[in-house]
Amino acid sequence: MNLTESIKRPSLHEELVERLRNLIVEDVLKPGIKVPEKELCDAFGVSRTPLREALKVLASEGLVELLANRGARVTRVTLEELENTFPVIAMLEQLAGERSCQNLSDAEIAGIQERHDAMVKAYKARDRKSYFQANQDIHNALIAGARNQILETHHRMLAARVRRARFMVNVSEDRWAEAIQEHEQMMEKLHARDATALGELMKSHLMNKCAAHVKSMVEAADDAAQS
Amino acid sequence: MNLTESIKRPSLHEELVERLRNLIVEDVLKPGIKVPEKELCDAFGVSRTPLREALKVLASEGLVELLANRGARVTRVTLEELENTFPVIAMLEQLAGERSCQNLSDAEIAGIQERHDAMVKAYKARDRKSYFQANQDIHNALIAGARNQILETHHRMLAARVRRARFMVNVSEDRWAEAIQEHEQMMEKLHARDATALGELMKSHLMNKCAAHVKSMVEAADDAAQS
DNA sequence: TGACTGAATTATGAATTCATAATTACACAA
DNA sequence: TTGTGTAATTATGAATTCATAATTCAGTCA
Repeated sequence: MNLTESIKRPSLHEELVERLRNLIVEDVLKPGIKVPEKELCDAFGVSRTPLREALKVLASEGLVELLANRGARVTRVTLEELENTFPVIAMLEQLAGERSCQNLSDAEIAGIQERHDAMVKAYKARDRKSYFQANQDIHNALIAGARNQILETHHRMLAARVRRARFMVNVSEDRWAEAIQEHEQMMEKLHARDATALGELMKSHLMNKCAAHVKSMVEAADDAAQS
Repeated sequence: MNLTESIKRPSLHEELVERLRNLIVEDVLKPGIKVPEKELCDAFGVSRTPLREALKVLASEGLVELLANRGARVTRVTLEELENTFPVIAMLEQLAGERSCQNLSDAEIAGIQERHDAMVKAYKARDRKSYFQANQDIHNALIAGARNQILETHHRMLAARVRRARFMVNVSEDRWAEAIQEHEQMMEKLHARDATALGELMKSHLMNKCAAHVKSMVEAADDAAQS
């Protein structure tokens, strides 16, 4: 038991980074909008100092951009950003897949299988919200299985940027079915503890997801141009 | 040409992040030492506000750790950190190698060859400083060749953490020769524009470097325990 | 002498203040 | 009406101030 943990009271700025990050990732703070410090201060009931510290950290993560003397704005999720971010995440997940095969206990794998079953169930019920949550749980568990704090931190930063894209895209029915297939294969290799195969699968799974997102965004842009 | 760039005057906290990061990476601010805000403020001639903002950012990059109500300290480079960081960098460099083969112009490749020749020359002269600089230039050029800002940013963050380790290790003569060999092969594949091969080579090059560092650190620890 | 207590000092977390850059509002001219 | 220039307002960057937690150090007592 870690005794220091129980006393730990996160500082204001840490708390703010956490909450602001969630607001951005959950699309409450919309991309492109200015983030007036005053409003946020009032909303959170803190002074500008810790809030600005938090904004600096979020800027270094790429969730907001700081314009000199003109405050912060939530960064837009651009096509270019998606095309750049997904391949990097794909490499990290490949590594995670390899290591997870070596590190995860049978019990942990059983837990992931459980989430996988829940995900398939949500897919059949077309319950996007539950599906998304289960999917995220699975990926996070496989990342955690690498037992690598650095990998985990950077994956979280990158995933946060990309996760926002789900509010912009309409993944096709076909791609959804395909993703389920890919996850089935991943579970197979995980049970077989085939590290190389799972790594490759996770990498290509992410690259396919990237292609689907890009396709969907391009189509959305075309539609917008047409109207 | 980007017109906004020319006007850009970095804010104090950006400047401070940059300078502090350099001080840490260059081992001027030694791992483990406390970093009293007052001293740094006096040294840089700024008030505590921008300095603390900079520390928050550096903490999110893992170069310093913030202890509640007890200030910041430069993080130690641990064996575990190296073993976690190198594989992640290796994955990023694999991706960079693949993409660089596709993206770099002949002129850019010629420029890298030039740095490579300089590196070999420095190796033969046993000029560690020049060798290190040329080596870093080559890796940075190959990362830049991926034309991926996300990849570049995360690579820079990870490389900063690991770069500090060079002050702790004494790489063996054998490993040094081996590293040169690996770089020769990399150049070969780069000229041939064999993306997959260069990616694999860069990945294994990094993993070998990791093994060498770990070996050296373990030996250093053993020596310390003996005396 | 050495360990403990508690006041004094110091350093940090956060709020406030100040200076300045950016934005807005508005008057006036074309 | 539209555009331009200037004053007023607002928001930000940075310094300063304030409150509190941590540390230091002196003094006491065993």
